[in-house]
Amino acid sequence: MPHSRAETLRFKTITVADLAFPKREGGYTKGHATREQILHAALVILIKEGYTALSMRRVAAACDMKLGNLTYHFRTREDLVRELLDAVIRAYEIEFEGLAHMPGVPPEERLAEICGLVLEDITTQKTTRLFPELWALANHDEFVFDRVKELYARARVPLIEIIREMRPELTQASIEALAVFISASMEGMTMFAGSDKPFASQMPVFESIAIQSFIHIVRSFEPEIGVPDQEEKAGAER
Amino acid sequence: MPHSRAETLRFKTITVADLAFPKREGGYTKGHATREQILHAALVILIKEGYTALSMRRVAAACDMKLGNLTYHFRTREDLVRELLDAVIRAYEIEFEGLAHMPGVPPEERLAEICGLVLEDITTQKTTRLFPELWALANHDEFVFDRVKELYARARVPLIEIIREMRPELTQASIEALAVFISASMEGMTMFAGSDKPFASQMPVFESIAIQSFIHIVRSFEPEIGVPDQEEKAGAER
DNA sequence: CCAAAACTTTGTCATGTGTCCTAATTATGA
DNA sequence: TCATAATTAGGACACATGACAAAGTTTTGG
Repeated sequence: MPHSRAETLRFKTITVADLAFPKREGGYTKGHATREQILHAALVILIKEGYTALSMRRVAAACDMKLGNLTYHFRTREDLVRELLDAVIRAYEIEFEGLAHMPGVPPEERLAEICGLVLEDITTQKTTRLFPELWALANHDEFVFDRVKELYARARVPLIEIIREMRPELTQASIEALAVFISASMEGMTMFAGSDKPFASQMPVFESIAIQSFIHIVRSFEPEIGVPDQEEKAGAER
Repeated sequence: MPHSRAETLRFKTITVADLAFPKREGGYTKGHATREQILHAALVILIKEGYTALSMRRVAAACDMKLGNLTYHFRTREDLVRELLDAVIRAYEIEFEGLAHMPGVPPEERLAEICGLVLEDITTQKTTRLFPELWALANHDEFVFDRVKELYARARVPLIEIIREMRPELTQASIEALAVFISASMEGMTMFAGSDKPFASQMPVFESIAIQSFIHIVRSFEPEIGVPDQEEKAGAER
């Protein structure tokens, strides 16, 4: 069960469940199992070989089943891809739900904890390989775009809570901007310190830098004075 | 000439040249022009429609030429993709060369300037759409992996110079780690404030946050005690 | 001007792809 | 149990793809 680990995450390693399957009505239990087998095989192919290799025949072969059977469970490739991405994104969302509340722990510590968990997850091969595919797909596929947007919105919830606790006087817009910046900073580590990336071994250093940096910017950030939504900055040289 | 813009970038908006074509021996001038036309059309397709749409026939059609002619200039699709990615990455590298030196300007200001330029470039559709494709491809293609690694190594050069000037007592490993973190933080903005992304309109706020945050972390960073700061150069292996 | 080299067209080939259809086989519940 | 629904297999279709070959056409340099 994907939830079971969430309660024990304090200062511990968690592993995001691979897939969160939506409830299904009807059909035999065997059919459900086959669907899960298909989606799992598809995820492995996506991670190990990339989106281009994710063909119906390739998935069917990985499941040791005939193509006709695969198309029975997923009539089109688009159906398969959508359900796969939805299931894998949902699994991440479920993890973030368990991240929200840590009562009694000071906000700085909770921020550090979240950073540690996110950055550690980024070092896994699954996350390192899956998210760039999602980002690329989101540029040309509205479904993926919306789904990824929703995922990150949920990922910001605990960050926003923490930031608001640290800086209750800030506007919601400023708090959100800080949360987006922190989230983006961590995501950016994927290409540099993710699995098999050039600086993978130094993720602990980056984690230390990130936590120091994030705590300070949250504590010290002051929104620009003057017109709230204009580009022009004080820098004279621009 | 792709070089011509590099000299005028001081405190100004720059536009990364689309492609930097390698020198070629032999052939007629028409052949060279055709090659450039092909690569440019391929880039547009990659950006507008994604890597999957980048087929030989699609490129040929966009160039108003027959498939056989395309395969004359690029015998295989892999040749075409490699040369395309190499040319587009080289164009970014050329821009970073011009970024290195700004004598007489304090390092904080130079850091702010670089952040401004990088983040502005990220808001362009070309960069927003191209880089996620590169990141995804790098996970399964060693050529792209190495080429992207090289690009970011060059992008770090001016950052490393600035950080060393601000913190000359830090080890090379610490300086590099800070540079990687800053670079990663900015790259991560692609998915949130890039072209057509949910927070695109707020890039100026993120820029302000980023500059404040980066300057502070460079000024205040202290390597972890107990873990001796490694003398070896960072990030060597795959 | 004119051969030779470079370029372009035209057509073909084998292969991989997504989708659909029909017939067998299996599992379920009344 | 056994009729029915769910699942699997097998085959076929139309189409897109990358690669190639063999002709034409254009450009260039001597």
